Amino acid sequence: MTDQSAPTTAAGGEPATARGEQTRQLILETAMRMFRERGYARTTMRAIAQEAGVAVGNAYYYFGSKEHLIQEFYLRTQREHAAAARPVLDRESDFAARLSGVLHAAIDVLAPSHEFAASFFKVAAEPTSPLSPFSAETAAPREAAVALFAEVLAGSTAKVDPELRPQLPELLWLAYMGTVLYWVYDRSPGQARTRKLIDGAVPLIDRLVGLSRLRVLRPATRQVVDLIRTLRH
Amino acid sequence: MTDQSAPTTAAGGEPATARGEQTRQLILETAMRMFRERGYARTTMRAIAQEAGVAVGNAYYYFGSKEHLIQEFYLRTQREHAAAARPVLDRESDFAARLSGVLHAAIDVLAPSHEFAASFFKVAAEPTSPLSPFSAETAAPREAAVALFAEVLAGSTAKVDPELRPQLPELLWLAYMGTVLYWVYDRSPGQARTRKLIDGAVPLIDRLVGLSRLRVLRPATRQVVDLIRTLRH
DNA sequence: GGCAGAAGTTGAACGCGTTCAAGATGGCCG
DNA sequence: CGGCCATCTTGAACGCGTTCAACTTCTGCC
Repeated sequence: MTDQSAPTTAAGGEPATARGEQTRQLILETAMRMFRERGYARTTMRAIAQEAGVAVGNAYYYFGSKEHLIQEFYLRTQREHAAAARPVLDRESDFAARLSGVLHAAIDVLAPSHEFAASFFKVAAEPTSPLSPFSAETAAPREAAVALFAEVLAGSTAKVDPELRPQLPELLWLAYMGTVLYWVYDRSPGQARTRKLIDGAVPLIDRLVGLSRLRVLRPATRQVVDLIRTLRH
Repeated sequence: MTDQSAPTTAAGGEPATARGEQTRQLILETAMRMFRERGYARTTMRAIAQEAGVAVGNAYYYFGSKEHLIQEFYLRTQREHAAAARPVLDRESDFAARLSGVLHAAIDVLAPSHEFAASFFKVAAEPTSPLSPFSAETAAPREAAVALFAEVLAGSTAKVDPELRPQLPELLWLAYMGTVLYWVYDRSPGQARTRKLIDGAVPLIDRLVGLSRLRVLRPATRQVVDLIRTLRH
């Protein structure tokens, strides 16, 4: 009874006609605007539908759930982030400057959605949710983000332990996730604390990465690399 | 209109009579059992009330929301964890052994609730939620947990950089939070990966803590300490 | 043009967490 | 004993996310 390879029309899939695409976009824009204005929890599906001038069920034709509307936010943010990071990556060659630029760019992009992102985060945090940053469904944006950090490293003049180097992009992505986590919880005005976290953590990461080749630290470096390998299967 | 210092009777507060206490316990036991049996999402408040033989509203008299029932789970787990860690703390004096023992004890205690803990985690993750591990309402169990890691350090023979030492318990607690985070997402049978994470990370932490006094690492150590101080205000 | 079927659309209905006005209980004091 | 009041209990009702059978619109084909 379960549709295993069903050629289902939509609900997560893309619309097949121009009309569908238009409706989908309309609902999406309306939802995003309302999320930003009133927050996620206080924006009801009924309100979104009414504002967009469609029936409630129609929204569910294009988006499997209210949470799936957030998925779209996730994708957009990722694209915006990559774009915002571009100038820095084209200009700088110093590892710390590149990393700092990319992290600050992320917060720049996220800034207008801080309040809304909090509720969004709750949803993403559930491991069983398809929106989890570690889930299969979010693989595309996640890999794009990891690629961004691979570029941070590749375009830099940093000298890195050769064993650590291939693992570093994912570690940097993890640090990025940590930064976002901190940002979500950051209640300071303008999320100034997060800026301080970045400014403090980047030189530290920079130094540790540089030290990773040191004789005394090689065992520790190797330990880190082995641990990552073990956990990845 | 808002009750700012209201001497409200309950809904988060303690019952005032023996009868109340009894009802509260009954609801709590029923809820915990059902959460473990069916999971959080599929256990409805109506079902809890019916099983406990009370009205729905009665449950809300003692617990502000379905989420508040989880708060209780949080408290119990913390108590169990402290108890489970006791033997190790009384026996071992080696830092790595103590840390490993305390972390494994935590997973031991959490193990039976893995599925349920996932949904619980979703709730705890929301920054605005009173159940967030960083919120004021959870200060008591959090401080108890930090105290546990202070004891891990205090009772050990580890030599630590004197500047780092006072910050270390909270850092260890953070590592513990990270471990729990990993555990929540861990889908491997019996959460074996989390065990590997602990077994891999503990020697690493042990080594880094030991190295923190080294000449070459002092600047990095100081950087870490400064960063923590900055972020704490 | 007509028609089959895919694509898109509708809104009433379901079960959920939560609220609250109303009622029941029980201990304390005159 | 009688009445008062804090405490406790009730369950109908509300708004929410979500579902789905029925309906309409559009496209390709003869």
